[in-house]
Amino acid sequence: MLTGMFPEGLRVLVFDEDLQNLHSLEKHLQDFRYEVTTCHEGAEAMRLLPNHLNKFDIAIVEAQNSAADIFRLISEIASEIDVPIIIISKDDSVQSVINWIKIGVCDYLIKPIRPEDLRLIFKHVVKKMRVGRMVESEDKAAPEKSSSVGDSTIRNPNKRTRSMLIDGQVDEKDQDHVRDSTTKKRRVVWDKDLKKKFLDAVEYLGPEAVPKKILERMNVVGLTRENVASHLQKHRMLLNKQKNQNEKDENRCLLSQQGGMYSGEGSSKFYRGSNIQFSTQHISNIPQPFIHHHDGVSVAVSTRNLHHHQTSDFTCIKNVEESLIYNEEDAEVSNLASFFTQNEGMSLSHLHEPVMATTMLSNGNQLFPNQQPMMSFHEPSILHTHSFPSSLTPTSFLDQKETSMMTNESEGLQQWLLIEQEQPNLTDENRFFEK
DNA sequence: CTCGCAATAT
DNA sequence: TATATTGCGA
Repeated sequence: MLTGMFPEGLRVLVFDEDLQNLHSLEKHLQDFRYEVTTCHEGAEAMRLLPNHLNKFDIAIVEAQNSAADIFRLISEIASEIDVPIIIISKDDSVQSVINWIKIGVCDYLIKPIRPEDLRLIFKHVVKKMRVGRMVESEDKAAPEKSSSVGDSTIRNPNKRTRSMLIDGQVDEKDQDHVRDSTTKKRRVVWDKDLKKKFLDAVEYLGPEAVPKKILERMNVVGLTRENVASHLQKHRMLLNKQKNQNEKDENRCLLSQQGGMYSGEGSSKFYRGSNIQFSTQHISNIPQPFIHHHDGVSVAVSTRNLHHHQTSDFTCIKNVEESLIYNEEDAEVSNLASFFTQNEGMSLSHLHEPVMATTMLSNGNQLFPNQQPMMSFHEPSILHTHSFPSSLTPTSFLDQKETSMMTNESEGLQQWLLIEQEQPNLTDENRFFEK
C-alpha cells in the first residue's frame, strides 16, 4: 500500500468558501504532489464526499465559526464515511475543537495554516490503514506532536530542530523529503490581492498594526510573521518617503511665488481625508517650475486653490479637473505613441501636443502607496481616454485645462475620470509564491 | 517573546 | 528589484 512515492498522489478534497484561501490551500497541497479536488460551495462538498468514497483519501473542510449547517452536515456523514476529515477554522476555542472532534473529524487545524500542517495530513490516512495492520514505523512518520490540535496556535520555530535532534533516523529522511518539496523556502510574491489584504489589515488595525496582528488578520495560508514584518518594513519606508516628499513639496510650494503645488503619487496629504485617489498624467514640454521628479516619474500639478484637496470628494473631483500632470519619460512617450497610432489613428504629430490622461481611483478610504497610479499606456484602462477631447491645443498650460473643462460636462468628465486601475493579473500558479 | 530597524543576502 | 534573513536594542 505504501509505495515509495507515498504520500504523493494523496487524493484530497478541499472545501473553503473563500476562493482565495481555497486556491492557496490547493496550491500548497499540490506542492506536496497531492491530488487536489477543490470546491467552494458547502452543499457540493457534502455531496462529493459521501458519493465518492473511493475518490478521496482525505477531506479538508474550512468551517467558519458560525457554519452551523456545515457542522450538521459533517456530523451526519463523518461517522458514516471512511474518509478522514480535517477541519480548518480560525476558532481556537477548546469548545469548538471538542465539538468537531466529538462528531468524528480526525483533526482540527487552527488558522493560519502552515504548509507544514498540510504536508502532514497524510498521517491520518496512514493511521486509518494501521487499523487493520500494525505498522510500527509509521508511527514516527505520523507523530501526534506535530500539527494536530493546539499546534497551530503554539508556533515554536525550534520544534523541527528539536525533533530532529531527538530522532536522527526519521529526521534524516524527513529532512530530505522536506528539502525536496516542502520546506524549500518560497519567496512570497506580494501580488495585488496580498497587498490588498495587507493594507486592509493595516487599516483595520490602525496603530495596532504590528506584524503578528496583521498576519492574523490577513489569514493567509502559509504566510509567516517574518513575511509580514518584511513587507511592513518596506511599506513603512514607502510611507515615510512619501511623507518627506510631501513636506518638501509643501515647503517648495510655500516658497514659490507662483503658488503651484507639486504632487505625485507620494502626496499622501493630497489624498488623505478623501476616499478618492487619483493621479494624472500628461505628456508635454512644460516650464521647469511645474516639473517635479518623483520616483523616476516626472509630474507636475497645477492647482489654483491649494487647500481644498482634502475637504471632500467633490472638491477633490474639482481638483482633478484642474490637475495636470506631465510625464516626460521617453518610454512613456513611445508607449503613448504606439497606443494612439494603434487605437486612435492619430498622427504622431499629436505627440508634440499635450495629451492629458487622468485616472481617479476609488479605493476605499485609503492611500495605496504600492499601487501604481501612473498607469502604463498599454494597459486596457487607457482605453477610457477615448472620450477625452483630442482637440487640445498645445497652447498654454492653463489653456489646456480650460479646454478640458469646457469640453467635458461634469458627468462625462467623471465617467471619463473613473478608470478602474488594473494591474496585470498573476496566474494562479504565480499568485502567491514564486516557483 | 515581539517589534522595529538597518544591514546584508539571495 | 523585491523579498528574506539576521542581528541588536528596546
